[in-house]
Amino acid sequence: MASGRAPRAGETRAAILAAAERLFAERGLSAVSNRLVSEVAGQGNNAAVGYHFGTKTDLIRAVLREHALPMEEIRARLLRACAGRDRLRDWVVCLVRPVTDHLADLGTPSWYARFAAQLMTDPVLRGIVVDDALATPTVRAVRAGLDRCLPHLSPEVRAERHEMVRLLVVHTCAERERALADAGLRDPAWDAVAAGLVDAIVGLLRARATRAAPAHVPS
Amino acid sequence: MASGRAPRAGETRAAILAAAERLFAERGLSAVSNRLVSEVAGQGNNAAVGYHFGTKTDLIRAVLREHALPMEEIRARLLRACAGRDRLRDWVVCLVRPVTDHLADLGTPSWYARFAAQLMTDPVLRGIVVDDALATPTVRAVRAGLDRCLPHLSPEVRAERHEMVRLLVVHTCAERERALADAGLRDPAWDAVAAGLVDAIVGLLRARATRAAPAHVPS
DNA sequence: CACTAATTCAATCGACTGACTGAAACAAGG
DNA sequence: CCTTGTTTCAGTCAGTCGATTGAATTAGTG
Repeated sequence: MASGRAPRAGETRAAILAAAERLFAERGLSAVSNRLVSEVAGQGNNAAVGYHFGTKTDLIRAVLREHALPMEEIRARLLRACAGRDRLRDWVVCLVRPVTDHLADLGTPSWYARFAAQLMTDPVLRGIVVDDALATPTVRAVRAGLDRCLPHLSPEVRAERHEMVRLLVVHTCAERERALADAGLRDPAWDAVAAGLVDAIVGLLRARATRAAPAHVPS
Repeated sequence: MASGRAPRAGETRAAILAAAERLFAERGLSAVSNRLVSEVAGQGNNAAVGYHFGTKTDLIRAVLREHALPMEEIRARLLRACAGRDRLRDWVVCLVRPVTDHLADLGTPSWYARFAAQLMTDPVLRGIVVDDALATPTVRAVRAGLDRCLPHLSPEVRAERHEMVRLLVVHTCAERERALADAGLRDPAWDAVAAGLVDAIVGLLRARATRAAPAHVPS
């Protein structure tokens, strides 16, 4: 059962995942064929992706999962660090740093942020990410801690802002990653990105909600 | 020269644009073929898109342009309304309302927001939108007015926040539009979306920038 | 009515897609 | 050495893609 040879398969799997992630980020999810992924991964065979992962959706899911665990660990660590506290900024850090620190760990260049942004924007593939990555226990815990710091907001506004924060983190990192790749920079400076994001998000969440019905602009 | 028949071509063009916008929003930009667009537009011919618009990129550009002018007009009107003023909120309204009001004008259901979000996220197609829609004179004026209200921010942080705001407006509207379409709601309540966005963005922009180098979290 | 130009249509091109197949190469255990 | 199961490979399949072509249709103009 566990014979044959494990290491070779593992290397091939990893090569395919790396090639897929890069191609997806650079050319777009649906502009990349399984053939191309296999080829770039060094597998002369066009069926390598199919053998190791199955369908294209399965491959995308695998790339996503590859990053889910490291980010989850960072989030859990940060969560322990600010347990019992009630400083809004600490909770925001628990939302931002798992992404930025993980991107920093990946080295330069990275492709995951652009990959994730496309995934979340695609009308059909987005279902993958909401089932898998979103709504993990730790994410739920962070959101709960965040809510405790925002008693002045109604549940509707809170949900609205949570979504804004999610969009902000993912797409800001993706834009930054792309800008870095275009400029060919070696120093990603993800810490600075995280700092800017945390500042902005704290301001966004603290903002007072004027739910006054806005009148149409007179023409 | 101007003979043949204009009205028929105009109707067909409009039908193709409408079908394309809807299909792009619902299924993803690259998951929709020109054939399908022609078919859904009522043109039994698979070459209708090619004849009226050229390549697929040209079609996408045409859909984008279709909405650029109305939004530009709304933005110009709002710009006149807050000329000479220096209230941050007024300038933020100039960024948000062109989108939300235009979406409200489109009626329910609308597809433009989802279309635009995908367009801006795609690694190759995003070049279209930056050339066309972004950086129009009115957008530039709004950004300048906005900057005048944010003297406490460094140029780098200002640029960072501008980009965040852009991402926030587009993707929040797209998410809302999709949620509405999924729920089949009749009342889009774009005014409420605009109010929520303006509140959040004002808070985001007012946030103080702590550019302190964040230490790595101890493991 | 005949002419002209714009528009629609049907058919086709080479290229590529995802998915599948059976055989070859491979590395272990017996 | 030989068997066993895993992995890689080359080849193929029907289907779809963007794009092009030339003929049929349409509607104004002279």
